[in-house]
Amino acid sequence: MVIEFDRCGIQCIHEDAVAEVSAKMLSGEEALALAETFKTLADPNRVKIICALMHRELCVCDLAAVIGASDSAVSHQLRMLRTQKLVKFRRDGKILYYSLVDEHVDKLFKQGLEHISHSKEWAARFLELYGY
Amino acid sequence: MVIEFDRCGIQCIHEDAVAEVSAKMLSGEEALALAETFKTLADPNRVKIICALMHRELCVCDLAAVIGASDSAVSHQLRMLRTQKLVKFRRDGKILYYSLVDEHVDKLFKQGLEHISHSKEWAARFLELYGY
DNA sequence: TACACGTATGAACGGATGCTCATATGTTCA
DNA sequence: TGAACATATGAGCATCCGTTCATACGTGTA
Repeated sequence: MVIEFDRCGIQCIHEDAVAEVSAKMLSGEEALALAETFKTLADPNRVKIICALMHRELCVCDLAAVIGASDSAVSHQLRMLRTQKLVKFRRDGKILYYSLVDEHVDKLFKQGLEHISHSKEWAARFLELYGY
Repeated sequence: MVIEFDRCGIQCIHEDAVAEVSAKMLSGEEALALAETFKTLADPNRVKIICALMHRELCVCDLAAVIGASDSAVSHQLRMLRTQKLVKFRRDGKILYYSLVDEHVDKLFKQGLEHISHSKEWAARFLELYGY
């Protein structure tokens, strides 16, 4: 029987740097949760939904009309946005009106635009338009 | 031959709302670009890489040691981060030192944490630790 | 109570994503 | 120049994602 040792051998060059940074690192679970948050905005249709809801609350089929997708597709995306607590809704009869949970979503969206504005001029224009 | 008409039939309830919001909406291409930016942070290992680089510049194998992934996996992820202009590098001999492009990446990361901090207390602690 | 309508949900399918493994590139040093 | 090393890259594969389609749910109205 062969005992495999030296298998933990993660090679690094600067042990001190690795130790220093490791001490302040996110745990796997924490990194996953943060990644989930960004993943929520990592789809063009969800980006459009957030963008639309930054202006005013909208019902599902209006959202579908605005972003050019099927009601069903929008409903699926809204579930994800709800799960990640980016949007909330109120019911009025059989219609559900969706809106952004709070201003942090707005900020997150704009911070993304801010990054893009370094390479795309339309992003800078948008930020002005949206009041940044 | 059948002419399909009424196929543009996007049903909406509030025409005025749809018209108003549509006028301020991101184009498909713009939404895609923004989604790409968020997608860059939508993976736990990339989140960890950014987190690590917020403290100091690191070479590939040190990054691999810190986040607990293979050199190859980290190199693949760094390519994506480079392409999206979140990280840059300098060469010192055969070693490449990676670092964040600017403070916007830092802000984007923290804005994500800010959102999570509503439901997870560790996120709030992290923000304090990182000076927010 | 039955139907219409707005929305939600599950299955299923095609495409995207992230890993590993093998290999290539570029730099240092003997 | 050639070996050693740090990193990059491409192929292949398993998993994940976002859509459509069919169907279910819940509310108002006849």
